Amino acid sequence: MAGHDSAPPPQPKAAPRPTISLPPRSSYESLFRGGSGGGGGGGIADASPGPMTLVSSFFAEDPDSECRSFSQLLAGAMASPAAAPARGPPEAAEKTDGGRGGGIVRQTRPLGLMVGQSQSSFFTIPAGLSPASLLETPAGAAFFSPTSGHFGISHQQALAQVTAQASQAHSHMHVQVEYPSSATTSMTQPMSSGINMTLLQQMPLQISNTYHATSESGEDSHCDRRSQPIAPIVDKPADDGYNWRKYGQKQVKGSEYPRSYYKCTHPNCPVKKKVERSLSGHVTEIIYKGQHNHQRPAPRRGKEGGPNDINGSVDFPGTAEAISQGGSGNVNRSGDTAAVYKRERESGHGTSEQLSGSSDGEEVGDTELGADEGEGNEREPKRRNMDNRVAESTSHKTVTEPRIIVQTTSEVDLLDDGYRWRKYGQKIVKGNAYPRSYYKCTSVGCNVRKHVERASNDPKAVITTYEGKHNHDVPAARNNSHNTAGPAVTNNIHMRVPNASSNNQPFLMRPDLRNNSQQPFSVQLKEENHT
DNA sequence: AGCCTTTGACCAGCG
DNA sequence: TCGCTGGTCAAAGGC
Repeated sequence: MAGHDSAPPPQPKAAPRPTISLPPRSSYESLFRGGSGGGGGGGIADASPGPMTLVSSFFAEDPDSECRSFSQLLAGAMASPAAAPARGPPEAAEKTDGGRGGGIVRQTRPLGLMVGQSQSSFFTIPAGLSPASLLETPAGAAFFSPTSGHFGISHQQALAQVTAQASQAHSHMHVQVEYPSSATTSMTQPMSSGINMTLLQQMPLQISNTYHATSESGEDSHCDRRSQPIAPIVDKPADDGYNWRKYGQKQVKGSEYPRSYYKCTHPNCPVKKKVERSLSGHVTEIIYKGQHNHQRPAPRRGKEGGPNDINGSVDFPGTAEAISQGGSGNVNRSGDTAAVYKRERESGHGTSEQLSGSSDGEEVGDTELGADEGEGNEREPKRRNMDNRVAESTSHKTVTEPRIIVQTTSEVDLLDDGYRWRKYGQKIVKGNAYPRSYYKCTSVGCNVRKHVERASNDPKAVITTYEGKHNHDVPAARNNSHNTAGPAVTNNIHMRVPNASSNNQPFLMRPDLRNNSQQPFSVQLKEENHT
C-alpha cells in the first residue's frame, strides 16, 4: 500500500536514459550453457574446435606468414566457416534506439563470448586495423563493417569489450559502460572514459570463493549454476566507497535477474545505480547513473580498507566514482552518465573490478577535472594520455571525443600475470612501429595464447590479447601476490578511444559475457609507465 | 534512533 | 487508448 499517489513525481527524467543492453538471458544461456550439446542455441560443442583454435590458426602458427594485423587475423577467424554458425545473423546486433536509449547498440548475443564460446570473434576490426591502431583510429565508423558484418558495434565498443575482458582472461566479470546517447545531438563535448581495473584482482572474493567452493570448474559452473546451492553471497553488490540505499527491486522481464535500485545516500546526490543479480545472488551487472556531487565518503575502516587501496581493498566499483561521477568534485550534472559494470563469476573465479580512474579515485577526479571542469558543453576535444577518469560522459548533450581509459594500478608486468609464457613470435605490424609479440602459455596442454601489441602512438600503451582459457591453475606464485584471484591479471590498462565521430553512439562496453568455460580472447591495454 | 532492506503499488514512457 | 515494462515511492520491519 505504499502507493505514492501523493508522492511528487520523481526527478524529471532527464534526457534519454542510458539503455542497458543486456542480452536476454536466453542468449547468454545459449552461449554459456551451450557447451556440450549446446544444441540449437548456438552453443558450441565442447568437442568442436575452440575459439582459440580458430583464432590461433590464423596467427599463432606463423605470425610472420603474412602481413596481417592481429585484428585482421581475428577478423579472419570470424570469417571462418566454423565461426559463422555461432555468430548468428547480422541482425544479431541491433540498434536499440529504443527511443529511450537513443541509439545504443544492443547485441542480442553476447559479443564477448562469441569468441570464446562460440568460436567466433565478437567484434570485427576493419582490415588493416590492429588493436593498437584502434586506439588511435577515429572511431568514426560507428559500426563495423557490414561486410563482415556482424555486430553493430563501434570501435569503442569493441575495444571496450575487449578491454574489459582484458582485465583478465578469466575474468568473469563484465564491464559494461554505456553512455547515454546524445539525444540531442552533435557531439561537441568530449566524453572521456576510463576504466580502472585496479580491483579486478581484488574483486569480492568472498563471492567468488564461495562460488568456487561449490563449483569445481568453469566448464561446469555455468551449467549448474542454477542448481548450485549457493546462498546469496552479498548484500551489497560492492563497496565502491559510496553509501547506497536500496530503494527498490524489480524483476526485469527477459531476465531472471532481479534488479535492485540504489541511490547514493549522500544528500542531494543524484547518483543511482542498478544492480542485477542472478537468482543465485551473483551480481551480474551494475549500472551507475549520474554523477556524484560530493566527495567519496571517508573510507570505511575495517574489513576493506581504503577505497583505492591497491593492495587490499575490494572496492568493487569505485567505479561509481570513476564512471558516473568522473571523479569527485566534478559537479557537472548536465547530464546523465551511466556505467554498467558487469561482473561474472559464474565459473568460479572471483574477479574484482573497479572502474575508477586510477590508483586513487580522488585523484582521478581531480585529474579529469582539470581538463573538463567548467567546460560546459563546448570544450574543445582534447586527448589526455593519462586521463584517469574511468568513464565520464559529459552528458546526454554532446560528446565529442569518447575516451576509454582503462587503467589499473598493479605494478605487475603484463607478462607476469601469474602464468608462464613462452614467446613464439613477434612481428612488426604495418602502421605500428612496435612489434607485436606472441606468447603461448607454457603449461602442457594449455592452449592459451597471449598477444601483446603496443599502440603505435603511445608505446606505453600495450594491448594484450588473451585467447582461450587456461586449463590449469596459476602456476605456483613466483612472487606474484597479485593474482590470487585469478589469472591474467590486468594491469595498467590504458586505452584511449578516439572519438566516434559519428555520433550519438553511446559508449558501450561489454566484455565477454558469461565466461566460463572458454575464455574468449581478451585484450589488455596497459600503461606501462605510469609514474 | 537511525539507517537500510523489503515489497507491493503507483507512475510514466513507449509501442 | 491500452497494455507492458521499467523505475520509483513509501510503509513496514529488521539490524
